[in-house]
Amino acid sequence: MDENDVIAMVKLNGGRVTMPRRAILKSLLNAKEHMTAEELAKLVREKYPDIHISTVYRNLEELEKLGVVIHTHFLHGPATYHLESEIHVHLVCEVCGNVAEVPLDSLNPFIREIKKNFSFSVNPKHFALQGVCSICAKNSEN
Amino acid sequence: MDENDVIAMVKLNGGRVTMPRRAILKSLLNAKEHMTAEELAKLVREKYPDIHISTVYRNLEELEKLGVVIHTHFLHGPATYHLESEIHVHLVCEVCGNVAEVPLDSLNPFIREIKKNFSFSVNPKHFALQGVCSICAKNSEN
DNA sequence: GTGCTTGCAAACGTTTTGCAGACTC
DNA sequence: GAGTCTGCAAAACGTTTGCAAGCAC
Repeated sequence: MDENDVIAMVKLNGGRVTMPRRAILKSLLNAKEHMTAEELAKLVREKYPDIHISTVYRNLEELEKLGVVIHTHFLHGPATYHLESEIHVHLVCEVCGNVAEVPLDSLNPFIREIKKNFSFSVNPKHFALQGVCSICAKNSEN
Repeated sequence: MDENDVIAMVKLNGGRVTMPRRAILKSLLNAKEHMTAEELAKLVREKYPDIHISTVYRNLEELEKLGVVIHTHFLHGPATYHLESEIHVHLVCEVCGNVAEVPLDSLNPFIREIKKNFSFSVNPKHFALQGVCSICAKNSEN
């Protein structure tokens, strides 16, 4: 999925191709890491200082509807956005805040187990799984 | 854990026993369900209309420090509070919003699996596990 | 009387919205 | 020219904070 694919989807959806939209999309596709709306806005503004945070939010919302990006909440604070194509589950440490990414597939046994026992299909896209990472677990042993 | 136990803990911690504190605690202990701060404030105000939402937040914060209550975030919207003694994991359906509670222990196999594979101790206290419940899964089969 | 607690108002950080003008098609 | 998109300002939302007065101990 590259820029032109997404632009095509936007058009198909009745959307216009504007400079802010292109700039936001470009930044999003280039910077692979998850980013908050504010961080993305900052990045976009390096080239186009007038692009407003509300425009960033509106474009992210549209891209989310189109299935291009997805947002995830870590512990507290702002949502982070990343490409849907790189979907994965986030393990966020509630002690140090570190975020690990694991492929959704690797959780399949867990997911199956919960489905079997509770008829519930876990799909932790929008919220990270919180817990304690190994480093912090070791540090707190004392 | 009843009202007097908690009051004793508060005192031990250097806290005072005030009317708002008692009222908030009573409402919290009586209404077993998880509640948002706003809902709790509303309940408390039925008897004591002047108790302010900020007092509710401050008391919830203190009770959380004492290990009496715990807060959990569902999909979006305000945090919900419930008694720590009834700790459980929340499975929240992202379609209908329904919240199921399952004992933490029942997730042990899942938790062990993640620990083994990622050296990460999942502890989904503060954020619900999101997914799709069986009813909504059935409805979307069409 | 010390110092914790309260109500109030105001601020906070993140996100959404109403609007008038500007733009794409 | 119809209808989408933008920047701006303001509002919304849930939550936190500073403060002066009030109360528990």
